[in-house]
Amino acid sequence: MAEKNSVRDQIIEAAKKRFSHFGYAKTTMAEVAADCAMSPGNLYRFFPGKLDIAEAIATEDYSRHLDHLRKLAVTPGKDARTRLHDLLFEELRRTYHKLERDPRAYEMARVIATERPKFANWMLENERKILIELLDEAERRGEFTVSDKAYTAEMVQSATMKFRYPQLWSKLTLPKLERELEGVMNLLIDGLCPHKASQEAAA
Amino acid sequence: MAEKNSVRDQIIEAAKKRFSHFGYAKTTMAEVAADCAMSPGNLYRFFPGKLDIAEAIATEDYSRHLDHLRKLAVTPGKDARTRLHDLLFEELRRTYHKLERDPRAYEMARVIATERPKFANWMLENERKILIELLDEAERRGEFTVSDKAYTAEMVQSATMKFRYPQLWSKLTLPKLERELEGVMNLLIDGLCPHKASQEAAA
DNA sequence: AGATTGAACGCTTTGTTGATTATTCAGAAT
DNA sequence: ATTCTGAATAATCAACAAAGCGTTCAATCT
Repeated sequence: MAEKNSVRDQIIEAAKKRFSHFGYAKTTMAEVAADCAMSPGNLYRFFPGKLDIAEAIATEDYSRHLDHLRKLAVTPGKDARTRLHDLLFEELRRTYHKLERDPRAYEMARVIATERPKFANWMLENERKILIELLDEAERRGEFTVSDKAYTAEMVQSATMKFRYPQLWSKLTLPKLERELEGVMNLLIDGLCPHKASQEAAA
Repeated sequence: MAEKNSVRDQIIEAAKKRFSHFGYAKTTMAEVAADCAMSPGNLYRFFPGKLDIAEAIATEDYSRHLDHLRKLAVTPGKDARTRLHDLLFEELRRTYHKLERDPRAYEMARVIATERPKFANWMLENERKILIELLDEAERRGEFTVSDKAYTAEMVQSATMKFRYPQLWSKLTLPKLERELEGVMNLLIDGLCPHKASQEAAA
């Protein structure tokens, strides 16, 4: 039992090295198996297929990111606007840098996104839960007014789609993306209609 | 002079038929030339290349659409919210139906978008001008509060990206897209913060 | 002289073949 | 019985040849 898990981890580690070094397409199951001192066939006792190894790696990495986001969403001493800002910006920056830094990550992201569409949905759902919590608390404190939180969270995600996989949808640089996200966020919070309190703290 | 233009139009007509019937890739310059009873080489006196014929067709079609949008944006007797609604929905519906109806349109859209990135920018700019006018008038009437209209228009476009080329970014059906656009639009107008007038007309 | 042609050029796409690779499974090893 | 192997299989990929096409331009026509 504990053995099984350690073998699984060993495979993940070996694959991670290969994938990040040579890319997903250029690493073969035989190579990963050899790194683990086992036959290629044996890999299939631990994973249904090659893609599932990639997915496991992505899941592991993403979980850490998600924890980070959760912390940002509940940081005490910051108002809802700031926390929403931090959340959306962290999301943008992490994806941008990850894809910018190494082309391998880009390749894996593309493969998983096209072959496992459910995975992207799962990520969106996770982040939506965080958003809902944030909205919920913000309303309790009277910072936001939100009737249906789940729905609103979905709409916030919809409006910020462009910043989720930045370089898949545009060739904009990070500063330009940040400027846009800033603007969209302010619009989402303040809206176009005239406000109760136009400015609370100006300095 | 008048002759030159009629030849140009003849080429466009012939190409339009071929493109919509067999697709852009499967149409050859020789065929278009033959349809116009001229040699392939002669086409190049009227267009720099094949892509430019496609672009001319797209421009013609898009101009009509743009006129329609302009009318929607200035329809008298409707408030700004309704006009913004009509504008964004018309944009979504026309693109959706166009790409849904025939796969040829999808092919041409993709080719032009990838080979002529400027074209997509030009479309965005045109629509932004309409948005700016709408915002401008809305502010004069006190319906919206917008300091920098050009910037705000850009942000509205950014937040509604997902609905601009619907089937390039998701596999959602039109009803689902409409539901989302409705939500995003309301969020953009009303914002998350508490409002001056919570509800003006409830029935 | 200006307009038009169509063969020639080089690039891209397509079709084909051979090799690689993910995956399976009958059997060996423990 | 369970764990593992590695040759067999079927699918995918890479390399190359051939064909097709967009584009050009020297020659022809008006």
